[in-house]
Parts: sequence; C-alpha cells; structure tokens
Amino acid sequence: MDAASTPADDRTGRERILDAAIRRFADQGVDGTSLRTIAADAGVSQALIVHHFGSKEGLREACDTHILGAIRAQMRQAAAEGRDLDVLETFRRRQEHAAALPYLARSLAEGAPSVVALVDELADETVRAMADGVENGTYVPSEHPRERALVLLIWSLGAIALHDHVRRLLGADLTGDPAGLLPYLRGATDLLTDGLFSEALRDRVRDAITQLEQER
Amino acid sequence: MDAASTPADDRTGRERILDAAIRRFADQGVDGTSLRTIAADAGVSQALIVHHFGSKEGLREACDTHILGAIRAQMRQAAAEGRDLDVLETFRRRQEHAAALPYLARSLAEGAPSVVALVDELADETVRAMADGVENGTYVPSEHPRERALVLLIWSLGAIALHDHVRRLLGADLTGDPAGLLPYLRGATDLLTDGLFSEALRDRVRDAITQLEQER
DNA sequence: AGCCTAACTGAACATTCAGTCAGGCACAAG
DNA sequence: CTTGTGCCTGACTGAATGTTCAGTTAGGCT
Repeated sequence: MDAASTPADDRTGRERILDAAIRRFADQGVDGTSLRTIAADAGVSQALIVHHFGSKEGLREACDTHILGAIRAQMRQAAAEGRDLDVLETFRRRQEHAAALPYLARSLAEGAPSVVALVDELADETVRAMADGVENGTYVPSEHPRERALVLLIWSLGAIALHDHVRRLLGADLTGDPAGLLPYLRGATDLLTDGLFSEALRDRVRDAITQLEQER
Repeated sequence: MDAASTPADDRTGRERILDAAIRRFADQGVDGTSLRTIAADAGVSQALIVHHFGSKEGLREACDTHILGAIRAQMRQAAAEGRDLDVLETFRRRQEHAAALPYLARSLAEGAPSVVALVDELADETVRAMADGVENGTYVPSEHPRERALVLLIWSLGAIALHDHVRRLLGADLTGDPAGLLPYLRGATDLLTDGLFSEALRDRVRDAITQLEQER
C-alpha cells in the first residue's frame, strides 16, 4: 500500500521515492528493504527508481546526502550561533526533519561509510565547542579534554543508535520533540552535573588507570 | 577458504558451524551472511547446517543463546561477587569469549529481539548495583537514581555498539583487553568524577528541565 | 553379519532480488 | 502533423539465497 502518500500526491515521483526510501531504510535497514517495497510505498514502478537513481546504491547515496547533509547543515548552524548546551540539541530541530534522527540511528548502527565523514565532523566540532565552553566557564576543565569531548559525543550518538532501548527502558523518545526526552535528560544531567564517583572511589579508579598505563 | 579452522580441526561439525556463524554474523550481520559462506568457513556442506539447526533462523537462535547466554552468565557472576566498578567490566573477561562483544555490538545495532531480554536484565542489575553503590558510599546519591543508572547503561552499551567509531576517533578498542580501552576510560572517568557542567551552567540546565516538565 | 542411528553430502528447488529492455504517453518545439 | 524529449511502465533476466530431498558413510549395538 502507498501509506506514505496521500491519495492526491502531486509531488514528483523522484521526491516520493526518496521519501519512501528514507523511511524504509531508517526502520528496516538498507539490506532489509527491497526496491519493490519502496516502489510500492511511493506508488511507482520499480524501474522508475533505477531510472532516477541508477541503482539501489545510488538511491542509498541520495538518501545519505539528503539526510546527513541536513544534519550537517544544522550542526554548522548551531556552531555558528554558538549554541553548545547539548550535543543532541544540535539535531533536534524537528518539523520536516522528523525522519532525520531515525535515519541517522540506522546509519550509525549499520556503520554506513557515509556516516563516518559526518561523525568525524561532529567530533571536530564537539572538541572545539567544548574547548570554548571550558574557556568561558560553561564546562569544568579536564585533564583530557579531547578524550572527554569524544566520549561525550559517542555516548550521545550511541543513545540515538539505541533509541529503541531508550524508549523501552526509560520511556524517553530521543527522536521526538524535547519534552519526550525528559527521563533521559534527568539521568544525563544527574551524571554530568555531580558526576558519579564518590571521593572514595576516585582514587581507586585513578590508581587502576595509572596501573593500566604502566602495563602497556 | 576455511580461515576459521586450522588444517586439522577435530572439533565436531556443529561446533565449527556455530563458531563460523558467530564470527560472520558479528561482522557482516545476519542478513549479510549466507549459509554458503558459513558452510565454507566451517569446511562443511550447506546442508549440514540445516541438518543441525533446522534453518538459518534456528542457527541464529543458537548463536544468540550461546553468546548472550555467556554474557548473561558473566553478568550474574559479577553481580554475585559484588563487583560494580564499571558496567563494561562486567563483560571484559576475554579469552575464549573474544567474539562475544562484537556479536553483542551487532545484535544491539540490529535490534535483535533476543537482545531485548538481555538488556532488560542488565538494566535491572545495573539499577540494583548502583543503588547498592550509593548505599555503601561508592557512588554519590542522585535525585533520579533509576534514570541515572539506565542512562549510564545505555551509554555503555551505545559505546559498544559504536565501537568502530570509538576505535577511529579515540584509538580505543572496546572489544579487546582492558589496556586497549585506555583513551575511552580517560574521557569517561573525567566525566564521571567531576561531571561536566560548571556551577554557572547547572542552574540554567535545571531551569530548562523544570520548564520542560511544566510544558507537558 | 545385520541393523539402526547420526553425521554428512550434492543436486535440485522455489523464491526473491537488483537491474535491463522496449516501448507507451503526454506535451512542447519545429 | 511530425519529431523529439522526459517521465514512466510491464515484462523480463541472471544471479543469489534459504530450503528440500534422496542418498552415502561411519560407528555402535545385538
């Protein structure tokens, strides 16, 4: 059925295909989605997909540049505006980009090659933004600022990649509007404001790490 | 080629099949692996796989119970011994379980149904262990202990799911021996000992959250 | 020896997939 | 009216996949 399109869908076939593909790729994966399914969703013949995008791989690349490009643009915009409160916040500009986060989650999970470049850019941007944040007193200083920034990015992206588990365990919707991620924010801010380790544990952890350093 | 097996591999066919399947499933995904490939790896006919496991799905279930069961057992053992330093540490008992973490990573990424039960158990265990830790002074108290524990678990599992990115960005190998994850530990302990938010930011964050709470 | 069972195989099977091909249809330009 | 020129389609192909099936081999038991 062409659930993706209203009865009178005057968008061009190419747009409907791209839309259906993004949705299917996001929740079934690329390998788990056939061109037939996408064609049916878009109310279009399978041959038209190949006509427009050359191949399934071509369609995948088109989806990647569409979605990942949009995310990239938002990241740059957020960076330019100097917003830096939460890495997640970079993405959560909702509306027509409703499909962006699930698509990103699936791309991360599949280890899609095109997502590597995006993650690398996010990494650079996060390291830079957090250095700024330390400088202007938003964040506390760190002995390992780069590692700290990257781990925080990994945690944020990892939570997105596991958003189904997050929803099940916490009842928080990481792909939806800000209000939906309240439970997640509670846990995250708890950890990021006061930390987790007590005074007693800090030394033990520090010792364990220096021991590891010497072992290598 | 039967790279998985030494020239004189006297293990039973069933074992070789299971071993090859776990390896292939872990790094190509279930859908991305054909029975023919597994059969070739194990030096066995394709029909033998079906003979032993009934179907590809049967083989998948066998792999799941094998690996996820092993992880489960280690978790229970760690819980019984009262170790609770790091959730990751629960898994890192290496040796013959070298394939466990990559397999878990792939299962998490694919959203395999059998991993849901395991994650739920890990969640219960984490919540419980962290409550203990607060009681005996290992961890600092929290306003939202459950959310905090679950977010920490999600972060840990998310990092495993994204271990390729972790390796690329941080040079840390989350699936290997403890020494390999040093850069990750540095960033993580930095965040978990001192937190991230400065005094100035705490109030802003707290305000933002209470505002979200009222909006709903 | 005869028998039974489990391990194992090669060949064939039906299905699904991405991709090809020849052509229809609408509409604008000459 | 004729000639394109995009957009689009149904019918088709070759390759790959999971599964079935008839049969072979080996070893233990009576």
